[in-house]
Amino acid sequence: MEYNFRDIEKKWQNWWKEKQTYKVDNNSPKPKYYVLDMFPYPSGAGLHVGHPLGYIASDIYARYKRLKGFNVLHPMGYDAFGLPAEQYAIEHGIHPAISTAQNIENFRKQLDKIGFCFDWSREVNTSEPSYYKWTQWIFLQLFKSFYNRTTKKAESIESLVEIFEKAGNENHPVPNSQFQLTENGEQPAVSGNTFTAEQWKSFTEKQQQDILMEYRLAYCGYGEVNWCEALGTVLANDEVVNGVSERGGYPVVKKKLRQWYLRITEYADRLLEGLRSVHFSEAMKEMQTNWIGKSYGAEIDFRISDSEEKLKVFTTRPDTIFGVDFMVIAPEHELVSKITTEEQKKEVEDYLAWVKSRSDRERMAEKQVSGAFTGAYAFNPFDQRMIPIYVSEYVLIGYGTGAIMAVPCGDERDFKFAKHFDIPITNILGEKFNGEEANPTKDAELANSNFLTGMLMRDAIKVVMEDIEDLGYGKAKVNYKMRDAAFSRQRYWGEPFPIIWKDGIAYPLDENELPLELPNLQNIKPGKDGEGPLANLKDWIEVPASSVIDLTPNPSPKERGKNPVPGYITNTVEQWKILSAYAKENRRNTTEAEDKLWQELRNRNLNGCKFRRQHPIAGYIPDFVCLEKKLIVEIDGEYHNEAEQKKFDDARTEWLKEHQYKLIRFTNDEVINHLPEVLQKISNALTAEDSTAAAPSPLERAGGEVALRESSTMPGYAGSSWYFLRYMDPHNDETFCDKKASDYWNQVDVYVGGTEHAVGHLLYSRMWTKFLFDLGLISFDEPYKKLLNQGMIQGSSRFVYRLFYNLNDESIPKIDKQFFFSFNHVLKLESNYRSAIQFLIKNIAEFSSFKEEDFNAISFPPIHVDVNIVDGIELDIEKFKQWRNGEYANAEFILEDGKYICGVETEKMSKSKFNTVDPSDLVEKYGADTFRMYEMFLGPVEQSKPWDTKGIEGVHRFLRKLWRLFYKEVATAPSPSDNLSRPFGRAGGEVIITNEKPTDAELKILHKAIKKIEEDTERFSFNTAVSAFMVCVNELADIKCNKKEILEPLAIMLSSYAPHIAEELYHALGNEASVLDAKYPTLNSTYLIESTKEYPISINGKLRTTISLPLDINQKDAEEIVLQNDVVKKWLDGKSPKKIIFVKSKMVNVVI
RNA sequence: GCCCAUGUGGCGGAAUUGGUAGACGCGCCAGACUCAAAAUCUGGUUCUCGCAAGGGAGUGAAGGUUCGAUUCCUUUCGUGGGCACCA
Repeated sequence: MEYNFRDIEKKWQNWWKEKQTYKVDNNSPKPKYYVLDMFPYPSGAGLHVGHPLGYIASDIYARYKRLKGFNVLHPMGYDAFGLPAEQYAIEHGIHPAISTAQNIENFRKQLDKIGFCFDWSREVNTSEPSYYKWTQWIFLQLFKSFYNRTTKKAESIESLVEIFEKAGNENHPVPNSQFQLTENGEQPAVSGNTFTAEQWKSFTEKQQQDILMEYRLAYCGYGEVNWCEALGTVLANDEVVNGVSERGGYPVVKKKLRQWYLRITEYADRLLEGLRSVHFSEAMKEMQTNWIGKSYGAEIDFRISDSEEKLKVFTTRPDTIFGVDFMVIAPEHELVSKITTEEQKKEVEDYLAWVKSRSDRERMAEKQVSGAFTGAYAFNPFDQRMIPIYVSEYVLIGYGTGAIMAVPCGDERDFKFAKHFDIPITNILGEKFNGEEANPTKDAELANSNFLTGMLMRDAIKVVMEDIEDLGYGKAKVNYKMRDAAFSRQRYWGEPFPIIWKDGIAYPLDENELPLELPNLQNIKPGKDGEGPLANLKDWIEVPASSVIDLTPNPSPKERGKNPVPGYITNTVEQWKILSAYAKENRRNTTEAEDKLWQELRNRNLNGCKFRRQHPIAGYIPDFVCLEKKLIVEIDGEYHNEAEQKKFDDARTEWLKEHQYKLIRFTNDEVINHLPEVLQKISNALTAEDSTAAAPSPLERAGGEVALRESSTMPGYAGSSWYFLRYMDPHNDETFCDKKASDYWNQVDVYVGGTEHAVGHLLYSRMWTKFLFDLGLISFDEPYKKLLNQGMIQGSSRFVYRLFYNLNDESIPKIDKQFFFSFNHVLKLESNYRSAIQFLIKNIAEFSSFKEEDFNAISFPPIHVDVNIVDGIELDIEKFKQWRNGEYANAEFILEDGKYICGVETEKMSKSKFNTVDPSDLVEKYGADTFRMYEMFLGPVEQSKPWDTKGIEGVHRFLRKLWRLFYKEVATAPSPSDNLSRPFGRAGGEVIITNEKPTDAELKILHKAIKKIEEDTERFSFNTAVSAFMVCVNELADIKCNKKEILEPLAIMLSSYAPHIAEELYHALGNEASVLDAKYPTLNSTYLIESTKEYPISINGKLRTTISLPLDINQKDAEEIVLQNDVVKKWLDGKSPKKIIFVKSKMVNVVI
């Protein structure tokens, strides 16, 4: 029987689906294992062969762990919010929701063909309200929290308010030292940003809120963005080229805009520490460490000439203080305008204008020194030396204080700057400085350094640091290069912020109003003044001011302890947790009446309205609530009769009325005995609510006082910062992830994805995890135990070369044909203009009438050609003529050896370069199993490599060879190059497996494979594991082994790599159950024990011969045998060896 | 400019801890089967000198450590990727 992969793969994929083989349960006696892929952004271009690389790797590992007896979670989903969908919408008028859904469908189809073991019942999609409800919820928790530096964890803003009320902010300074609380935007309200409890209480609400904003972990501030006036929008660095927009070439300037941020800097230390406990590659840890960039140094204040201002600099090398020859401040530094002298004004302004036109990228890659002298001087605090102050773009406003003290003899860039501006250089390094280049050493003895002279720099750091603090010149400081993460985008296709602005104060939405759904916006265009597109939606963006919830309810301390408090929103996580737990408890202990009514209300059964049962709202838990219609249904149980309960109920009714909630009550008896009437009443109430739509709008009701929703949306990384938790409990409507579920699945054991997320997604999700851990919502503070970075698969582009020429006499018509020259012709002709022309005249009939002098230009520009119509490097000429709707139908080819050879180049895989390969095509042609194994066989997963389809035949051959160990060969085996659908017969198929006892030799082959494949799989060396499979099958085929005892373990091992064929073969061996649930074969190393080894014998480290020696031989006996060897004797030539190195079970080296 | 990775046959790659460089696969060459092709099978395949036996060279380059280096160290060149010029 032939290996008919198409039928086999279809058959088992359906079988697995029917049996729900991949469904994973949160309850299992088995140990858990969590294998996670970085979920894809569903782009319109679909999958190319680079995408599945990591998925195949993780799939193999997940299946392997399952065979090893683990309960394996291996989910998949979509990171569906993002810019491309929005741009596509702008260009094609197709709503992002629609194009995203289409792309997802397409991705899913492609993924399904490869046979992954994803549990699709756990699929998440970040753009679905049921998902981003919890993204918004976590954002609100960040908003409602601050980082307590004393306890080193996030705590509620309320507890911060308590602290302020008791002791001001003495022990909790404002995290951002630049912040100044101002009175009416002018004078500082408090000096030094510290305030007492009394002062705190005296502040207005606005002032209090401004201060709290400076502490919140999600906060609003101002940040510079690339602003393009013509497009009316903010651009990413990528979209700015040479100071103008990539699209349209419009000018781009820096503009300050209100932005949301995550205070990730507060977590800097813990993010660093956490790296010690995780298994990331050293390179990855280094990248993250460098990004966080912790450094110890001093912040030093310099007096400035003719100014009250002080120039604050940060330096890690205070020991070089006497080598400071000039100061440099960033162009954006606020002091620039204040200290620049009249004479220097023009020069500085010109320089600033020039800098403003330059993109961040340009500033980064610039090697040229540039800058301007401000005319001002600073004074060295120790010896009062005058130091000129320059402004230059090489100093960045965002790092440190945005100003540096320049020490040219010790710093490369400072040195170049000094040379460029002819600033005299003070040598504080003595002989260690040669005047030619800077020397950044810490090991020189200081010279020319006043009281430090003669001291080792390393030691001087501490001494100066102490002096600086003692003398009040500055203070020791830990600085981080990392900055807070910008968390808002002025775009449409993202999560809306659950924030309402009123009087300049940001109010969080009531958590019960989540999700705040993204409104449907057909025409996506930027809002005015740099706002996002949502700002155009007046109906949505404007809300009645009265709907804003009270931020600082200031309940008395007595009240604060009690929960739930009527009329009071669940402002803290603790409260929410209590309520949630309580609600769950209620759901468990329902009354008969409640159950009966619930059966009628659930599932949008009544009027299509969604009811929730025991859903916490407004600090208590109603029996049923329909949030959209603001209708509450209560069934009175006996306990409601108590007086106190009555009082409580009244208070809550009051709150609900205020918030336009409607409440209907029924008795148990009504529900149980008169259900139809009850339902009718509820239905009436629901529709009555509808009729109020014609009544005054909420805005009008509010008397026209308006508050505004936040118009920005969250960035792409919001949804991806916590998705690994959602997979654990994807359908939970009560919480983002039940603690029980996260306790069971715990950390991701293996996380597979590309390095491009090294400092973005990975840092953010680590921070969110730490935050959720602080709140006690999960029990681990690092999300990923082990990270496996897959390399990028590059495209291998193919080129054809089309003749281009110009004639001196333009009136002569050109030949109306396109000539394509094979690669080696181009190589030869391109470099030699004359021989190229001669070639044309001599070899191409159409040019035979031309003369050499007629030409004035000739070239062979390369054109990307679809790699799929090139066989290796040979162009399929017929397919080429049909390509692109026959654009090259009349092409003429100048061949070499009868072939058209294409040019080759390795570049990024991209549709526009026609170098993408669709995995579905390969699956169709060779089968999923071949494709999976080939992707793995290509090389180490971690390594980037160009794609080349050529070798796939070899893997396919391997699977067929394996097949022939099970089935009798037939002559009519289909070939992969038959990519047609001719009917596959099953005639002549015959299983040839025997139950004979295997020989030791056969067992050795098997156990060698078990050892190697298990070790390789365990260390993610999939390419060598595939090769071990090949070796094993080659050896078994050589000795014609068809024994079940050998082949069955082999099939089980293979099932993680090539699941379809393995399942088929496993069943052919007589098994009924799925191979997925088989037990991984156990290594029995007694089959591998050898008694002798072929020792390599080297003379002076150079291999000369090998000798077979017993493995347990000692050095003395070995030496004797070796010296008797003819080859060794020959090299010794009668002399005795100087030394003999004997490494047991490795080698022997004779030194002469 | 800075950071990270990487460099081995015609090609993808292997060599896990300093111990036989080139496993496995592609490609290529020769042969078997075939009218022929495909498929399959067998043998060969780092370069170089040599009829052979057997030498020599060889992991980007140059040095170093070592009995022994693809592996460790220094310098250097090329390629790929990232970036917020990180004081």
